[in-house]
Amino acid sequence: MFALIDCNNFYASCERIFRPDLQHKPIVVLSNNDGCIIARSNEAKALGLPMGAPCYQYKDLIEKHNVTVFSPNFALYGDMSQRVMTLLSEFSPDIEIYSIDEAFLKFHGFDLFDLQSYGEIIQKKVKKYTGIPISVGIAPTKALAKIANRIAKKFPKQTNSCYYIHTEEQRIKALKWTHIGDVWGIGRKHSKRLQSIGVQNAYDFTLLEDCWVQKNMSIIGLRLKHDLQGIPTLDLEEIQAKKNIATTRSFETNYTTFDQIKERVATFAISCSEKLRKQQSCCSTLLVFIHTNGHRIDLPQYSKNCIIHLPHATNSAIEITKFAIIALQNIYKPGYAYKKAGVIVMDILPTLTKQYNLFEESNPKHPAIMQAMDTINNTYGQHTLKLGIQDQKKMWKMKQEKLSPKYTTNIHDIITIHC
DNA sequence: TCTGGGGTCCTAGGACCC
DNA sequence: TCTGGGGTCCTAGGACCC
Repeated sequence: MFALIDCNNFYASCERIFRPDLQHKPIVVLSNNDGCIIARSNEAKALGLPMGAPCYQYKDLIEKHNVTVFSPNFALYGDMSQRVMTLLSEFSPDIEIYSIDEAFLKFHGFDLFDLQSYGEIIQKKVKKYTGIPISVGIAPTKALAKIANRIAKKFPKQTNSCYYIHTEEQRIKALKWTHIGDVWGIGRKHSKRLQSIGVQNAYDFTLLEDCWVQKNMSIIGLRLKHDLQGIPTLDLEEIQAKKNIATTRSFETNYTTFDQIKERVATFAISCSEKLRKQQSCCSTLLVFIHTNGHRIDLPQYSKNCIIHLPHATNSAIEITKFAIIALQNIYKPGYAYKKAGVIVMDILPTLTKQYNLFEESNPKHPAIMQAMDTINNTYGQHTLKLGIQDQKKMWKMKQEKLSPKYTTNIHDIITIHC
């Protein structure tokens, strides 16, 4: 049996833990630069605030219903996620952390357990220890556990936030209840296509011919079909080193000068190098892109990227930044109002198996410098030690008007209780 | 005025090798 | 009239996830 544990309205729930005055009140969390709505409490969903909608378009609705708005606080969400995952890992030795707010557990050898009550215990413990409400779905396969989880989330009272699919009748009923577009792995395109041939729900999908599914939805679709039929096809997956790493941001305002963008690109490159070192990898290729604001059709548009193959694999902030700036020089054109830039590092390989170049050697001092930088920044906080090319005066900032304190990761932000 | 930021996998077709 | 047989690698595009 597999369980899928999913935190309810995760970012919104994280914010509310430290604001008990907001219980049962509508709250939303925005994306970077306070752009779009990316998380909503149930009350906010009920008001009709859509996922992904630009916040300014719903200003009136937000004010009218006194919706509390938060800028994203990823330090808080990341830390809360770790706490939840640590608790979950106590319930099974086999865990796959699927995303910041979801994890699969595998129950192998749990034959004597009453998994319904076990799931309810998980739910209660996570709620009690972290304050985060979760839903638990348990079923013989991962795809079915996803569906069970939806049911638990939809009917928290009837299910005690835990739904367990263990009979054939339950499986079929659950599949018939699940609209085809809500199935894990079926996106917009496939959903539309399937509906056009009369597939309305997940059960209809499992009745299709294998060869049709494989031909039209590739092997991925076929695996999903089998998993939904109750044949375990998808197993827990190991945490793997990332194959691509990106740092990209929109700017708060339009940037026009090369130097403004150069500082941003350098900072993004350094961020990529930090992520590489964290997973003990090097990259051999990098991509830099810049573009203007695609929503402003009244302004001249420009969008370009540049890919550079590095002379040798590296994770040195100094080297990656150097090449990122060269890439930017290749694509920057004056006269445009730039809104976004990004750095993506690719062709990633483990530092230990790095292949050296016979003629072009990397600077032997860099690994030690990077290690020193990482140690200092991990101890005294991000951006304590920067490269000279980065913004020293903190001129650059993201729009974050509604940022909550870093309650759990910064000692100065620790919660105060008035007795 | 304002519109996010990450990731993964699969397939077909072209270019190339012997 | 007829024109072999077996591979690999790379890329772009399409689909999906949170």
